[in-house]
Amino acid sequence: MLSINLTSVKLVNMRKTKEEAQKTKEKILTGALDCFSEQGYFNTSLDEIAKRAAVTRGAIYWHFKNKPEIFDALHGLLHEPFIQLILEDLEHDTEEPISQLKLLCIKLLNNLDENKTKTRIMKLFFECDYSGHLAQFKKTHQDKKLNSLKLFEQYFERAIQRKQLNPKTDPQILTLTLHCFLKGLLFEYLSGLELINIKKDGTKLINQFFEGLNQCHKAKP
Amino acid sequence: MLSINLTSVKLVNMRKTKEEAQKTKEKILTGALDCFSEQGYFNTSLDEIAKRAAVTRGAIYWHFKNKPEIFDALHGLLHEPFIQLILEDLEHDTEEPISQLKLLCIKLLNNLDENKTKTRIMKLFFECDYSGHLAQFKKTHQDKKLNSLKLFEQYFERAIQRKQLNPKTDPQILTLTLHCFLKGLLFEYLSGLELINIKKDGTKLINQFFEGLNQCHKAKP
DNA sequence: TTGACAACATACATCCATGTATGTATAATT
DNA sequence: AATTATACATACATGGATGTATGTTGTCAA
Repeated sequence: MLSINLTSVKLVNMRKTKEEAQKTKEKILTGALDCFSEQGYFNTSLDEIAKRAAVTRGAIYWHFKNKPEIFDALHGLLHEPFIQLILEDLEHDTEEPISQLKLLCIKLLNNLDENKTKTRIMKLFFECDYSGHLAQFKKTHQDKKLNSLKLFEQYFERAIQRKQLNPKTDPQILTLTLHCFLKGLLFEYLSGLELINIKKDGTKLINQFFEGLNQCHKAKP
Repeated sequence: MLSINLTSVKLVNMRKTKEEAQKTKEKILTGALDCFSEQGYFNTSLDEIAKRAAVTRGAIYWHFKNKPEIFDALHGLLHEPFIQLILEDLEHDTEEPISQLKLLCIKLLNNLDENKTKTRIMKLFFECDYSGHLAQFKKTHQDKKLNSLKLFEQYFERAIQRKQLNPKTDPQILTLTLHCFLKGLLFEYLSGLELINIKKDGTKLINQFFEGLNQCHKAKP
């Protein structure tokens, strides 16, 4: 005669406290980031995320509407502290805004390099294509990016006020040039190729950019 | 009694000549590019590509092994003429290699801006994440990129030979700096934001980069 | 203390994309 | 002229992902 020991049946389905719920939400986010980093956004199913976070898809659908919402949540995790760092730096009004900006750039790079989670999130947003279900976030995320651009512009405006810039130079073009350089630098750094080592070359590259190439001609005999 | 007029049955299934087959292959590629540009690589099915190219999935599976192979074929279409342009330019050994390089950059940008197909293919490869089934091409495509980087380096080496560069400057860092800037510039240009207008600002941005930011300090009273 | 609801787990239905197998008519080959 | 391989179209089988509906249990508020 078969007997089943009912006490051995796992009762997995018990409600968690608010704090525990918050923890599972975070577990889902880090699990999602793990998956996205390894296989890309479009190649990970909600089931894989669930397994990585040691929950079920039910938990995911409880905390998030769908996969795109997880994507957006990760974006917020990266962008807000980033903006904060620039805003704090802008509070100091030094005598040489451009040198200050140079130091900020180096600081931002090192800050990114030291935080693996930030690196992975940023990599995610550099590589993803905002198409299909992600299209809804394209504009929002780009607007946020534009805001950080506007922040950089303030350094150049201060430099103009202090007459440290040639009046001919266009601050908009300056900001764009810097933005393009930083973007490309990050893109290359995040690409997975070991082409750029921030610890080793980060400062050199920033310095080289701020010095420009024409400078070199001065070495002519 | 039912009668079927057999003469009215479309005989769609007729073999094409070699040239016609080549044309359908091209139709598939342009159809795929259309779809990828609009909805992204991962969000387009082979069926959508087939419809866009006015063929069936059968035709696609005849000409290509699968979707990743289409992706790779598009890459070849962009990269080869690009390399060719640089190689041709390198054949001219002018007296000011850095100015020559500057002009080449401007030329490359304008060349890209004038060819919508090239723009769309490049956009595709900037935005895609080489994960999942595309992982197999990551290394190959990156190696090709590294080769073009090596080509840029030659301009700086020539400048060194002509003693037009400060001996302190590291040509590797120079190449990397330029590469990062161009990459970021293209990235921003291709991002879909109208932040960068090549016709209007392309030359300005390149010039600004080659002049550098430190130059501006010379305007101090 | 007792509903009511939160926080999930489980089960189910549906759809869609992929790959392959098969059919077929014509161009190329002999 | 007969044969064969090409250049597809069509049909089928499969799996996997999504979303939703429903079940379960503990928590918290009244």
